[in-house]
Amino acid sequence: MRMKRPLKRGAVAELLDSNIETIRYYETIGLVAASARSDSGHRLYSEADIERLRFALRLRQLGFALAEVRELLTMTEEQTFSCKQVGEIAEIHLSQIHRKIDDLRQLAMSLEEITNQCERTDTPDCALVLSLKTSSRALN
Amino acid sequence: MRMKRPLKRGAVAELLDSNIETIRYYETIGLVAASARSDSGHRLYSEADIERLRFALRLRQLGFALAEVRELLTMTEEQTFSCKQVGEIAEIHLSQIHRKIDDLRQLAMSLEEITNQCERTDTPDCALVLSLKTSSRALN
DNA sequence: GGTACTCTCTGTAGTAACTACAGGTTCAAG
DNA sequence: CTTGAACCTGTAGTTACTACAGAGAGTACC
Repeated sequence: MRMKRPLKRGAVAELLDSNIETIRYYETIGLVAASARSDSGHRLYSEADIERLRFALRLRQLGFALAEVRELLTMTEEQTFSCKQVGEIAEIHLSQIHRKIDDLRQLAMSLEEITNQCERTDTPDCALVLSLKTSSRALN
Repeated sequence: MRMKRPLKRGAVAELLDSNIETIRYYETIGLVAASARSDSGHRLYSEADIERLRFALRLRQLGFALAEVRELLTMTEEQTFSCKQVGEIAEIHLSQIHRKIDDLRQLAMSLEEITNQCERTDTPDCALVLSLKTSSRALN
């Protein structure tokens, strides 16, 4: 099993379909750093580095906050976690997503109701606008 | 119809159930300002000011960006809008909300699938973690 | 070897929409 | 008159990047 030679930042970004600046950002906040540099200072990412990055980016895709990503990275790398712990973090996150969905659905309903009052005329007497003003008044 | 006397920032915040700092923020970005100040410099909000604020806050509640709020405020106050224009802004926004809901649903599904693999043991051999690493690998 | 073009380096500033704090007036109640 | 709450200003912090400027590497081609 031979060693692949390390990639530079641009290649990693392309491989992981992420932004080149994001990768540097993760380094500055101490999340994932390149484990080596070339003589001239270019970052060199080993396969392990890339795995770490991939894991982090995947968690971000799943909507985890960077603080959670950091926690999960530490836990999985130090092996200081139980399955239960990780499961709980994931479930809390999942319930937050469900709540967000519910909120947005409420929002969509309100907005649909209001939007339906608009008859798309060319005049400035819009029932939609009126409704926004009165419905807001009703709220307070 | 008598004039109510103007409210100060704290009273307005309470009335509109918003944060006192948000109100000042809206002033600094030129969205809604108090139309008067007391001799000692305290902001005084007339009923018109409060209406404007209420409208803005309501739009924010509905998820409009501040740039859109600004636009809608100008349009409705200068009466330089057609019902059609406003309706279109609202509908674009609505479709964005629907897209966000869809995205979150996708996310929830992915995460549920992964979370279900976790058996909540006390050991660090978590199928969830493994799945996160492999599923991320599969993506690239 | 030279030249041109791309890549990478660093530091820093900008984004959205607030929120929080510090250090100093002013107001209102008792 | 005192005391505590509310208000003033300016500024920094939040999240998760993204963008830019100016300078130094790397590389492809002649």
